[in-house]
Amino acid sequence: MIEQVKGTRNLYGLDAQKYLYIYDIFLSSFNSYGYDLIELPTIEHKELFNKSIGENSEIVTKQMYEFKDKGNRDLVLRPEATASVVRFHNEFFKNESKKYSYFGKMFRYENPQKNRYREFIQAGAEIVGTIDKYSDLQILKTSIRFLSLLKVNSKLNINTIGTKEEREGYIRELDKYFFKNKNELSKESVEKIGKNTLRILDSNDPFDNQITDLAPVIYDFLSNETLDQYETFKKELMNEGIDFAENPKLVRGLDYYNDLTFEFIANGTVVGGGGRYDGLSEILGLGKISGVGVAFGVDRLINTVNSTPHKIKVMLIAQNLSDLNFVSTKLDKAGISYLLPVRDSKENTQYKEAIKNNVDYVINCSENTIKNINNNESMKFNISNLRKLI
RNA sequence: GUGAUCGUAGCUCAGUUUGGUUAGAGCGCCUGGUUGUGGUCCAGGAGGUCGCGGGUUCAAAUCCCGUCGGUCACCCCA
Repeated sequence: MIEQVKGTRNLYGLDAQKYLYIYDIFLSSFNSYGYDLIELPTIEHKELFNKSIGENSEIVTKQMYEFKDKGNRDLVLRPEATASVVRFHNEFFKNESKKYSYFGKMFRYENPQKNRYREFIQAGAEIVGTIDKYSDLQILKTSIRFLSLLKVNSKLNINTIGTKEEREGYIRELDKYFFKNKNELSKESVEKIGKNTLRILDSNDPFDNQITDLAPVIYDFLSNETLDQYETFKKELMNEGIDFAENPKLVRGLDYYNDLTFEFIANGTVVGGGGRYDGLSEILGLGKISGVGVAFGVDRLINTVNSTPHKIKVMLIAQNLSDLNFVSTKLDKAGISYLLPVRDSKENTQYKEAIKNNVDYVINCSENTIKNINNNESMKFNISNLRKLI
């Protein structure tokens, strides 16, 4: 037997219905509000992510699907899409400010578990160009609308990680502090000192947390300007009636963020996150262009949302194919959807198939009747009778 | 990258501890009949490289090793 590739997913049945439901609501939340949908390539130059996500991040060092193509190019299956959006924007709209949305497969080579797959779907939105705090607010407001249309109960966590320079000063102090306390830290956290220091802060280890709780707080290393902007932003959120929690230890995994970072948490898992990335374009050598964005884990949303699958209410049955075709053509013209038996089986088998498929009405094309399967009432078949029923 | 656990029919599983006839059950599926208050009932039938590959043995679904895949957790992250 040929098994499926590790960490991949077959979305079928209710999961497939949820996928469509989420995709629909995503389009109407973002694309319909000026975040133009962009279908980006799945393969990119490795360099794009080495530079943007950060050479030291685990995504780059361990988790990318890398290969050389026949032209000897170093390519990867994209592990995320923000860098691609910025690449696109710089190539075609360098001097403009634009909003984008995307919905597609991403790839990270890591061991699968609940809500974590090697091939996974992200839905995201970005505002790129000359932007300000209002852009940040827009992204959050639109995200919240999206999640509430999906009826996902989520909690918004926010933080600011300041400018690159401010953060570097903070990291230096943090390194000193963690080095001093390294005997109390888990070995995973000790390995991150000096390399990925910020991520020690969101360790789940309870002993680590005793140390991180007393660690220097980022706010003490930020300039008044940064802090003022952050306070103003928080006031705006409150004015908008947006419920949020502040989490000074929320740092995010990607190197390119600055100032605002945020996450949406539902049922204990992060279903979406994002932040401001004013440095990303420069890191890529593309000039100074700002951006803010959000990405949602569609697989995680699929595992969270409740949606009722599209129900097909009518099934046609008949003792011969010409009866079946005659009626199905009529329904096609009327724009009414229906099920057909999978093959030309005997009538009772078809009737059982209708019951199994959970339809409400069976049209017996040979008898010209509509039967309500729930109460067994029959009536003459014609389009206007059918329309009254469905 | 690390650890735990699982893999037998389309599905859910029994059988593995203690190796031993042609590997079973329920549901589903197919055929015929019955049933028009059509979902019932009756009879028959198809369907299994026991995840895969090695090894031990007279003999392996069962023991050993490896590998692939599922689930969950760590790491990491959406």
